[in-house]
Amino acid sequence: MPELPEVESFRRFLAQGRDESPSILGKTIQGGDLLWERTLAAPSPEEFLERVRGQSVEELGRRGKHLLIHLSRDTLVLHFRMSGEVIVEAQTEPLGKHYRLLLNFSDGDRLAFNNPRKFGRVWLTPDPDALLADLGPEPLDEDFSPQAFYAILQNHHRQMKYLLLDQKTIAGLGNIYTDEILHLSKIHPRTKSDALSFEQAKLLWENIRHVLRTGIKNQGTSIDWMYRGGNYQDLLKVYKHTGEPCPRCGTPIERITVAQRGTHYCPTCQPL
DNA sequence: ACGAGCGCCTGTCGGC
DNA sequence: TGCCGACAGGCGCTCG
Repeated sequence: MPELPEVESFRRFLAQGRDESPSILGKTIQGGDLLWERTLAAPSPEEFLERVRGQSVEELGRRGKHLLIHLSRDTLVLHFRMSGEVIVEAQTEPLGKHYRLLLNFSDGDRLAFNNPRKFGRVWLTPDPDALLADLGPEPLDEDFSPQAFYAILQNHHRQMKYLLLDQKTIAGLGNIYTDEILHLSKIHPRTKSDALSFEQAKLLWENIRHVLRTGIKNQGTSIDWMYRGGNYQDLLKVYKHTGEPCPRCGTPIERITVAQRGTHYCPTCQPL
């Protein structure tokens, strides 16, 4: 599930708290529970539990779809892949069915990594920049310019859907937002990247930022049971709207497969 | 360089 | 009601 807007929402929940859940800033980790071993990418479970103990939460960050929990000495890097969220609650609460990793704080609260499909991964590392070095530019950064984006498009001869989903090209976009961005930009998902003009690239650049910012404002997208709390699903124009009229021209939205992913687009607004 | 196929997992939904 | 296949927000790997 979580793409950039959902992960950014998680970051803000952890930093600011929400509803009954408090902020985790300043809390000290007393211990951890690894409930699904493969969740921990590095280091070993023994080293992880030993090293994480006694560290406190200093800052919360995000890079692409990765949630960064900066501790006293190390950084916890969380990636959810296809499902999940983080939950802050008292340690006396019953364990959720899909909890994979728990961090128990000294004040009695805990942070749970909830990840139904078990694809998610967690790293504990002193050097998160090295871990995330292969990621492409952060789309909402100030130094991500239309010129830089156009240069990326010109440097490849790839179908646009592939390129936008590739985290090495640009970080944070997933299947939902990519479909919405391409529809808004009137670009067919199979359009080759180097066929776009600078004007098209600039429009696409604007729409990437607009869609992501609107997603964040709405605390992300909640399509099914995996994550509740977002509202962007009400603003989707093509994703999961197969057969419904395009809000711009009325043509039924079509679903095809591109990059092994369900891809929704308007055959009239987004000609190849 | 590019893209197809597959594995990893749990769950929902629709058709029969 | 139950069974079965298709599908789901991601990504690393192999192979052509």
